[in-house]
Amino acid sequence: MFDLPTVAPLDMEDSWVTFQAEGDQGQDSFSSSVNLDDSLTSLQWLQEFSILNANVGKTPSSSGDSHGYRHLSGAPCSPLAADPACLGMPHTPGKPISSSTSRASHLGLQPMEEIDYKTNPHVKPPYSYATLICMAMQASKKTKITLSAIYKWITDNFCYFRHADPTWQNSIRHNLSLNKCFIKVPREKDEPGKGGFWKIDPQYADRLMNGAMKKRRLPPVQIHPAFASAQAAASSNGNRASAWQMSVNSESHKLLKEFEEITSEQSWNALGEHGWNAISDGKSHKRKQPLPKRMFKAPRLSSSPMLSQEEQTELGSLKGDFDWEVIFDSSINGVNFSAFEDLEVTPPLSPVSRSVDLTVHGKHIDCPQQWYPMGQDQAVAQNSLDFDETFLATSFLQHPWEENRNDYLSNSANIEQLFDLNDAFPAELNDWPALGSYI
DNA sequence: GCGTGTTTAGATGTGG
DNA sequence: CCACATCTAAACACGC
Repeated sequence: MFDLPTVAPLDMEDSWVTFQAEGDQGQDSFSSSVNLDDSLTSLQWLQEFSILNANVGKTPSSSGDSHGYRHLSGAPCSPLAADPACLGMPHTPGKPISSSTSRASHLGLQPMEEIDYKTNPHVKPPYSYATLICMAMQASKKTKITLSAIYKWITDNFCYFRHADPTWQNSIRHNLSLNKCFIKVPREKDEPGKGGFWKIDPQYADRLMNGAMKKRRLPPVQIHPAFASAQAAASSNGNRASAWQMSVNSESHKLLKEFEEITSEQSWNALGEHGWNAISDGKSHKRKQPLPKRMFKAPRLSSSPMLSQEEQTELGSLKGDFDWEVIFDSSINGVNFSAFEDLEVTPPLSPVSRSVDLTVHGKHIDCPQQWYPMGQDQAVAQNSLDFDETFLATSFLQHPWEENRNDYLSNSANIEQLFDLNDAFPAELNDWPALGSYI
């Protein structure tokens, strides 16, 4: 579904996040199984999911990733510190980065290379703004988030935006205002600071989880023009692979893109106007990724003087980055998954793991039966859990976040690594469309 | 002045 | 070609 940004928190060098597919030996818990093409819909990725928190070697990107396992990003604490552009240094060819393989072969890109969006200022993340906003919201671990915090998270986790023309912020605001899935929460009168807060409308969050899409847009990659020429030169010199770290884990990409698709502005709007079918019918559209007209106009710093102390605190929590674990937590804690009954469940394309080896923080979690689609006759209305407080809502935004956990992995797994399922999937799943404009 | 928020208009890429 | 999704740009208002 998605391209996963390297949003690893600060001290994760010792942590490894891996996925394990247990093969198809497990119980046939999935009544009708799942279409791999509907990763999120089916949540098959959940089944594939296993987080191993082990103190494995600190060597970033050790070649040990040959199994598709990947260490967490070795990103420095300060994104800026890791920012080659900020340092006036060229992007280090061959620099170890976090993800793994790819569908980049379509572009003649070398597999096993990848884009570290957190440190790579050259490539625009293939996520819609809505997706970025959602990610920021999720990472905030709060039910609401300020605009500046959204900016902050994005710039912290996507190097591209630190150097891009700040007009992207306009787009963010535009998206917040226009996208129905985002709700403005006015600031209390006694609350200092500018502007209000934003949150995801649980109604849409519900539907997000209820109906995933059948198709997903392809993830074009946009390259900063300022780097394009250099890249082109590198490519022509046969140095393409090293100069352009361009590998995207196929499955993780699918997952993230799927998420992106559901959170897409138009999809949400369609939902609001036409109900869930709008998404179910979902047409797939590829998002254009026009090249920015300007570049380096106004690099943004991570800290905004506009932020109140509270906001700074909030931003501090954003360091936790994208946290998918809460989704699993919520699931485990009894979130009614019958919502997924609405999903169109189709046979899997491959017999990959039916049993789930879900290990988080070193503890193994048996995927509860209710994770799987329930009986077909379960009325949606019967999902008495007030689907305004749905799976996504609760886990994604309103989950009682564990604030004081020390281990970063629990709080902020690098989603790029979280979804590194590459080797767990058949080859054709890695056969992703072209990443988009590659110069 | 600046950040925030809303709104409008247009461009662009893709699928049907 | 058209509809759609997404992005970009800009104008404007508001409040601190």
